[in-house]
Amino acid sequence: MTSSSSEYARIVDLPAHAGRSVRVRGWVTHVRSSGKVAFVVIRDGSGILQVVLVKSTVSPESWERFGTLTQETSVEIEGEVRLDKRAPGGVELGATSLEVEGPSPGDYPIQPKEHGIDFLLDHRHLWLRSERQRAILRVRAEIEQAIRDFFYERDFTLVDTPILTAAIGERSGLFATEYFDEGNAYLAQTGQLYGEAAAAALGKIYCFGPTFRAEKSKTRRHLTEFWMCEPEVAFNDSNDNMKLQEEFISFIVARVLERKQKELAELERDVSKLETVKAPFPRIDYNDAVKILQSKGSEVKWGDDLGAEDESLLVEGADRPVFIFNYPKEAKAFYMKENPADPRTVLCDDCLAPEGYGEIIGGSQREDDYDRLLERIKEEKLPLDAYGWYLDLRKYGTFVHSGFGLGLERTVAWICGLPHIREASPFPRLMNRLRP
RNA sequence: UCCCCAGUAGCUCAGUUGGUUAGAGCGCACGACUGUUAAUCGUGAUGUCGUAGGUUCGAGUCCUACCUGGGGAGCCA
Repeated sequence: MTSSSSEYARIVDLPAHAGRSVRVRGWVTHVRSSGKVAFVVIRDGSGILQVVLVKSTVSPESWERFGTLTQETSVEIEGEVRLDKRAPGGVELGATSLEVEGPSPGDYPIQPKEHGIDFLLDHRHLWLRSERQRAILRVRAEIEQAIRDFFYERDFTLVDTPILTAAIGERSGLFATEYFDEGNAYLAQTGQLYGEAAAAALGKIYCFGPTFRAEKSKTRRHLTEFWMCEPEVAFNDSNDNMKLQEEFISFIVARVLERKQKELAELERDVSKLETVKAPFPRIDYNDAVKILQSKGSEVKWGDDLGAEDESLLVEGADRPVFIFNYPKEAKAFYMKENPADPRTVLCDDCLAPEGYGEIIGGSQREDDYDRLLERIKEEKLPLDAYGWYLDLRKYGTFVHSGFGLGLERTVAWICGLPHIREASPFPRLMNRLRP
């Protein structure tokens, strides 16, 4: 430790300290030397700083320590803050002393060059330190904050739903674990059913937390663990639901554009593709979607669910997300409300992001008729005893209600323009990847 | 579960119709250089060619199986 009286400063704050002596702590990202002048680039989480060491103006010990610096050595450097056009960012530190906090052996795996994805995921704990990954994490955090602010401003109550559940929810794969004398517990695939219970208590609620799908999916859109935000609103019908969704997404995008320009630039995101994301979004009835697809040469028939390729065709050329609504009953979950105008379909919507990112929201009005819901549970051969409490919500003062689930990582991937969802999560869980 | 592709140095990759001693760049080590921007220049070290069989005088190269990974389908957010 140096015994100087200089104050510690974060790199981001350095312009305000111009002309003064400060101490900065961080990790070495880069070292360059030209004999008697050396450059050390360090990162402290707030920014990146070029430090200049001149042999004649630092102690021999400091100069010698410079020679030991390798990528990711953690250091404490004291020096004078200077505004200099030659420095990246316009500010640099003229070092007067350099101390090594924690050495790094010089075999740091992640170099300033291209790596394969497998290698990077194996080193995810270190990959996070690179500039691009830091930008993604900051945008993700901003999106999460925007989600909370959006609902807080609209007087929704945050309700945390359980992660350990009995078999309930959707049909796709479940992660099971033993649970005392109760048989198997399953990791939650959705908080929605609990959200419906809470909506009858609080009117407007949302849950936001991790959710789990044991599907053996190997695509750029799937994780086995992901975060989902699920609002549920009493007395909202399907149209109200879509209106809430388009306002929600527009709010999130506007917030990121307002506060995370630097990160979007680092990610080389074409922000003109985000600036057009404003409510209202186009709405395409499923019947029309099938006709459009057939006219574009798709083999799709009425009654089929829409595949990834179909979704891309429908969103082709759109400058904002697109709703496809009222799908055939067979293609959707048991809890969705039958469409009174066409009982072959249910009142629901998928919100498809542009630029090929696909479904970021699935939403629906919920079946509020006790008998019809019971019938649907039986049709799907779901364990009736697990759904008794869910039917109670229709037994005691049933109510029109609707809600949706927004996939956080898919939203992050779209807004950041990422080629694969795994970069949208700090430690992504895939079917063949549980570590780091 | 199905379809396609790939495994060669720490990393990214090249390696001809099968041919004798296995290649480059980056990184790393040592050296030179007083303003570098992924600095530059010189010198040097580094390999179970995914695994196991097979064909052949000879296999990184051809064949079979397996393993691992990537992309896609399905499922969905």
